[in-house]
Amino acid sequence: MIAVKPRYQQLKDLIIERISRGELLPSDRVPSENELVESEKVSRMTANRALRELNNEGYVERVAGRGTFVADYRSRSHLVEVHNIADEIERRGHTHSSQVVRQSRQRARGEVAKALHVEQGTEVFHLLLVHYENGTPIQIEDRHVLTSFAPACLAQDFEAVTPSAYLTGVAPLQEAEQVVRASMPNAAVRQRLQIDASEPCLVIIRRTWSGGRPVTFARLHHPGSRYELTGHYTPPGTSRAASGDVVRLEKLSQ
Amino acid sequence: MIAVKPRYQQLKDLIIERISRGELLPSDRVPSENELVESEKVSRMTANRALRELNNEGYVERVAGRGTFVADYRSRSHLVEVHNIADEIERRGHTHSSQVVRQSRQRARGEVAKALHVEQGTEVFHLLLVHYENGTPIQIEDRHVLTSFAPACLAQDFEAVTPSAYLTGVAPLQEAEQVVRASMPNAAVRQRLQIDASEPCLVIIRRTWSGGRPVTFARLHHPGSRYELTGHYTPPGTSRAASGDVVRLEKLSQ
DNA sequence: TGTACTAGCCTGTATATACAACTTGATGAG
DNA sequence: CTCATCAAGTTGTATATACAGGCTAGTACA
Repeated sequence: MIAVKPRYQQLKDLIIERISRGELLPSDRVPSENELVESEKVSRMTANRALRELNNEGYVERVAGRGTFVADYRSRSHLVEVHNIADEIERRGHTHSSQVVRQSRQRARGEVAKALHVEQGTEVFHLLLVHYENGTPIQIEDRHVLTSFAPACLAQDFEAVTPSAYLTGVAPLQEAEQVVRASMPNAAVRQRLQIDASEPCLVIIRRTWSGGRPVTFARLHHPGSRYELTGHYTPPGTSRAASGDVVRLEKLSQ
Repeated sequence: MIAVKPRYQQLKDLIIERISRGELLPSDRVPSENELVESEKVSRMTANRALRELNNEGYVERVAGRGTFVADYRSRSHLVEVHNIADEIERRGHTHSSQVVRQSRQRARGEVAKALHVEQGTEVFHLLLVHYENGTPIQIEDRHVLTSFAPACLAQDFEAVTPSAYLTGVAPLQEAEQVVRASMPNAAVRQRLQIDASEPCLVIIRRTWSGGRPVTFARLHHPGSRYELTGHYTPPGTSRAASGDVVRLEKLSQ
């Protein structure tokens, strides 16, 4: 890997760098092609390629006649598949509410320390909240956040703004890893989700990276009867737009 | 949408068209940039852009010095997230086996007819098989396939080649929709998966499109204690390769 | 004051050209 | 026969140039 990177890639890296260090914020104007030609001593075509690819990858938005602008974290969020439960619920036309059960500092132990790449005993934030859809519990969010990533975490009102929305606002989340499981909940979880002992949970365990290191680790418990994960995959490059074609699946008999 | 498409997009469409009608098969050679310059009367740079973008989108693979080749469906499969359970198991270094429970024609009713966009009572193939990892049941595959899509479906030995592998070989699967649920299985499922009455299942319901219409509809049941879905999301353009960094998550106490 | 227009910037596309690096097959020397 | 070399084709990158079309601000005109 001694090989020198191509010029257009250097330009892309330069701009991604500025975005992730917060120097360029969403909707900020990115240097235009001609400005890059001047400042970086490249031809307009290579500046064009750099910006065009950043556009395809969701980092920036381009408007002919106006310029190139840093994309909203929100519009990029599908890349990292960070679902904000409040958005999901509102998209269904329902009302979201949440209740903070715990919001404290805590020493990271075992699995949490390992997941966040910190020493055992390091202080991290611990959030525990329950999300409701039309008043019915739909998710328990058990989240640990790196103290250095979001120092203002304790002062935040997470019943007004979900942790997910708050964290994507602090800095762009660049990478995510998730595991989905079906398992039987313990009594505490059952009580908070108001489900009986025969109902399983859909559990999502998610780690999210920012600036090259894991910054948050979340366990999300959902009642199996009231929540499902859906996904629709279209290969890029096909302007299919068959979304209207999607059939709403019924409850399964099985 | 009266606007004429740009030239490079026309080239891309042309090649995608040839691939999806089976005229160009995986590992076949795609016309080189210079050949496109001749046959399509474009400059090399626009031919280059078309092929480069098809490469980024996973349709073709390019090798400097050799040429451009149609990508394997397999290497494109991550796009549609069509997981082949046999591949998954072998990647873990375990041995996969499967047992065909049913392989028949059937009249599509209710949910199946609706999911496949066919009239009630239309004949479709029905496959029911159990997949084993090192001899332990790990998945029940309950799949319906459009008769017209894979006419040779009944003659196939699905204990040798999984339905998923067979179907991606028949034609490229271009779009997929999936729903993931946690639910308690009925007695028949429990017996086939060799689990007791207290264990939930991770259920995946998946529809896959080819040539613009749904061609197969599958219900996949997994024992909650022996199967989990994992995903890792990296925004494109970042050559991060932090995969080695991934921590193996332990069993959850909760 | 208000409106129409235009200059200037921006992106989007297309072409011609050039050179580097890689692969393959043919050619020729030993 | 074997090995080295080379030529031709391929992708990858970079530049200079050109024109079309969108957007905006400022200017000129009524």
